[in-house]
Amino acid sequence: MSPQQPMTAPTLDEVAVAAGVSRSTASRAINGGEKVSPEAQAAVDAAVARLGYTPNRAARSLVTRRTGSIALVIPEPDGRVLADPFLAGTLRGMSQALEPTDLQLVLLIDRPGHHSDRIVRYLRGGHVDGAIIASHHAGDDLEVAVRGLPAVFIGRPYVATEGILYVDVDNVAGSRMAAERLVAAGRRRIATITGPSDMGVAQDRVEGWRAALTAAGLDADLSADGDFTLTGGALAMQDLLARDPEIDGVFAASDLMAQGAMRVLQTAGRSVPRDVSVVGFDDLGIAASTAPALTTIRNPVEEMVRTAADVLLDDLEGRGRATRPVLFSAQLVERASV
Amino acid sequence: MSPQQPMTAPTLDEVAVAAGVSRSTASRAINGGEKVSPEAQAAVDAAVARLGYTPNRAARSLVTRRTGSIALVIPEPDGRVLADPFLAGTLRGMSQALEPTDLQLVLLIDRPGHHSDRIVRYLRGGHVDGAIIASHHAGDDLEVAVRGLPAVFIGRPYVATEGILYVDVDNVAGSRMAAERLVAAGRRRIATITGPSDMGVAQDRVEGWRAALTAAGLDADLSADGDFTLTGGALAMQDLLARDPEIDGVFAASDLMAQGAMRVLQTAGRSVPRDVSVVGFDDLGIAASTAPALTTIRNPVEEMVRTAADVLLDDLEGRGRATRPVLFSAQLVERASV
DNA sequence: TTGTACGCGTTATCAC
DNA sequence: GTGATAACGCGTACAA
Repeated sequence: MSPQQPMTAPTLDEVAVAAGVSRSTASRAINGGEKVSPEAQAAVDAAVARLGYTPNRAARSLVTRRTGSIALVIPEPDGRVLADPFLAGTLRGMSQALEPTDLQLVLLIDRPGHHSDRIVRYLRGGHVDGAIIASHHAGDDLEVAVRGLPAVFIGRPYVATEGILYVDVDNVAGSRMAAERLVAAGRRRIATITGPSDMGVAQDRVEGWRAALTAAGLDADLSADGDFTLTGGALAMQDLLARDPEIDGVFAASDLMAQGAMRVLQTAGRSVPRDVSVVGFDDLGIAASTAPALTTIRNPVEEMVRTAADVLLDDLEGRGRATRPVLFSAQLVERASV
Repeated sequence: MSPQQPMTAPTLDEVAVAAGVSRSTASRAINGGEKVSPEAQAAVDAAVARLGYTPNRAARSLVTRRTGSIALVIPEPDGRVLADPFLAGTLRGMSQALEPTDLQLVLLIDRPGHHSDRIVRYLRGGHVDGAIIASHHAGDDLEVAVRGLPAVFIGRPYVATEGILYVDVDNVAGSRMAAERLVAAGRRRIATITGPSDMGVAQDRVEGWRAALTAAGLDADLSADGDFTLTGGALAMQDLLARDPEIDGVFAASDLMAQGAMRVLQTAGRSVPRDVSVVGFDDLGIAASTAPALTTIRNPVEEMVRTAADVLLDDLEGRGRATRPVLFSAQLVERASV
């Protein structure tokens, strides 16, 4: 007879019996092994391996008063643009960061029109030990929702509430580099296509663009909202072109929008980069695959997410709580669109 | 004094006291309300609302012997192509399907080189009530892992084990339509770029292509593996072109690969669709945005995922278990690449 | 219809 | 270093 897999999962008691120790000792041996003799430890380890024991999360949670799971709040990707590199990178980073832990990842996807009520309730309902907020807009109540809950934002929150933790790329410096690159290329009429104005990240990227232009003595009046989507970028480019056909440089606050803008430019008979130079933001894959390939600012999403997770874990484990935001430096990636 | 939020979440006992009933009555009123008087029900409802009571999942799981969460197993997206529309669509569909439930979504992302050991262990460890497997390859042990666990595959499993449930698009019919469209366009030398040969979906798409060509009296010898990635598609196209420069039609088993193939064709001086017609598979966003826009076969990912979730939920709720695969019909989307 | 009592599997407290 | 024992919050027979 081959060893049958029992229908019911092995319990701590069974492990204890198999190891010839008490349940308490078995428990201690399994959790860190403090105050347990080498022999007992070995016996328990063997029993665990032989029985294929896995702690019952529910029972453990009940007594530790921790859920053993942390939330990842992400925005609903735009309905038309299913392929969202930022989302994919975020998931991947979180998954990696949590792998050594036995923490579960609870995905909270924000559906449009729901005012994120559901998410706020969930967060406040004590269902998770902590949260990572991957993107948030003004007025979505997320800062409030995480009050009293260990949380880290990815991307600067819209309002700079005291004590809110976040990791971000240095958007101001990055977009300044982008605009400076356009200036250095001899461009004089430089527009920007922005993200949603109710997002801190989008604000910062406008600011950097404006600073560079002002410093170069250029007008910083050509700005249009592109919503971080492909079609949004295209629409914004059309608008800009109508406002000033003499545009010779464009900084788009995301590569997706830059891609949409380039298409509109090319359709309008402008060659990139001969007539118009374009710089994007993100470098999450599509920048390398556009025609021409896009000069852009690298956004280290996965590193940011892993860092956010580490900060959160430190807080959870009581290893001390970070007190200030973490900023990753931006980096210009030269390609063919300037 | 405004009502202070107590540090500790309200318990069922407190609800019962507040409602003036016993804890069992409160419990019944909350879970479905069988055998409970209207007055008691109203009192409990009021108390729940006033106290902001949320059942403790851990305690509930402990006694119901259900974890209250289901797993979504997805493959690691290719390192270079972070933007995977299939992944995004899958997540979105699952999230929607689970929203009315109080089930949690546990994301199991397959990291390359791990032989999915971790995932198999997790699945067998009794941590979830059921599982949806979004993609799987031959030899990843996932069919074994879900033995005895309610599970639904998205996309036909590599080996057709008896009793394994799955939902899929009719890949054979779809790819046959794709190839027939190329034949109808007058193409005579028609190649295919396939997905990984260890995936059932990829096999089926080759089969449909072959069937259409054979029926038309054409050779079905030009096939190259593209791995479902952009660069994979490009490499495969180079290979095909080297094997036969006279190629005038290409069916790629995914839009991403079709995009890569089109680039290679254009670089090689072939105009699409004047010299070579191209048909893709998926229509998940990128097909509409390539140049020229891609004629393709629609892959109803979100519908499939929602269906898979519904099938799984039916099983979990004991509402009867589906006994056979669900096939969605394929649909040709005409654009400009043929 | 309502209430009482028990057990789910684990960790934590305390004597030993 | 070890082992009883008491919670943790909930669902549910079973008795009333």
